[in-house]
Amino acid sequence: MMFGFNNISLDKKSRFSFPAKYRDAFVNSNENQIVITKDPQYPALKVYLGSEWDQISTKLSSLQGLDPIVRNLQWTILGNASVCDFEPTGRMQVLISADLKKYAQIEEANRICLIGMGNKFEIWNQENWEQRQTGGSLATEILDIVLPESIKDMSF
Amino acid sequence: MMFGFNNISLDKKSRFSFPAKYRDAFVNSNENQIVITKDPQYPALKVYLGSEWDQISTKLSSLQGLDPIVRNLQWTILGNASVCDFEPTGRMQVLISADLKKYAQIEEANRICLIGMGNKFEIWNQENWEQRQTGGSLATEILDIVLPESIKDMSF
DNA sequence: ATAAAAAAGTGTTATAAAGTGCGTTAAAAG
DNA sequence: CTTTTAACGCACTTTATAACACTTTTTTAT
Repeated sequence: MMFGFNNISLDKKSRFSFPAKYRDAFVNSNENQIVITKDPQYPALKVYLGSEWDQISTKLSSLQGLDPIVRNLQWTILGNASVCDFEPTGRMQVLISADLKKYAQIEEANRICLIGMGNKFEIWNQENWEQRQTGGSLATEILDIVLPESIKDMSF
Repeated sequence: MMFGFNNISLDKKSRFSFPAKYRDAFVNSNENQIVITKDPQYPALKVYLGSEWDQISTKLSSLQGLDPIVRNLQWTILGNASVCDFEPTGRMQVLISADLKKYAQIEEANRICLIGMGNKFEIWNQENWEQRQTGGSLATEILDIVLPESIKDMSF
């Protein structure tokens, strides 16, 4: 499990390295792939371990795509996934594509926030993250849609 | 179980040691990790034993993140957790990250209040703690929201 | 279609900052 | 007075990052 907040830098080629504190977790779970994709609700990115991604993507792609909510989640999550080879014993470096950078509004900045959420990470532009965290108690936009049963038990 | 009030110091690198009176409790429960994270309601920190944290984090990270209230709690609690290796037979030292210090408003001071709450601790800036104990009000956000069923039975 | 040029991606090294470990001093408790 | 505990200081280790060189891919012009 990987937790915690990290303010880290992107190099000129838009790469970042995972903080060393997560190395054991990666090595123990034998990961050799990392998947970055869009967050379906916010201008942020989701980072999954390869094994976790296999489960999520298998489940999500098997759902009935005629449901527009499901279809949208499939587009966003599956359709933007970037699979990166990953060496847990090495430098643990990962490249963020131009598209994903744009989506998370980290185009010009060279700093990102990497948030460990247990079985996944989120990547945020620093200003967006701070605004969201300090922007009043739990004043967030409400999901004004009713989730289909099929995804109620999934956590992305 | 760990109880009581302690006023203790941070060293130059922002580390503190647990008072010796808690040693037996740590040794007996065989803890080798301590987790510090944000309190979701007040400018204070929560300190969990590793075993306690495993339960809380597993439950919380499995909840449906498309619910914005759940997502916010995940951000606050999971996304700010700092997992520290911990030797109950040694110096029992733990580092507080710059981010957490800032959140609890203990940036410049080198003294903190460590409050034993049974199965967890709280860490407060001294002024905030005193103000709160003497009935003063802190300008913090209140959880004036309706909690989803999924987290009603959780205690953080 | 091919070659040249530009851009994008990969890998290595050096250095400053952050984190860790441990001995010593000062203070408190028995 | 003796023993235990907390605080401080210092040296060492690890980590993050920027700079640089090299390779591969894509674009452009002929």
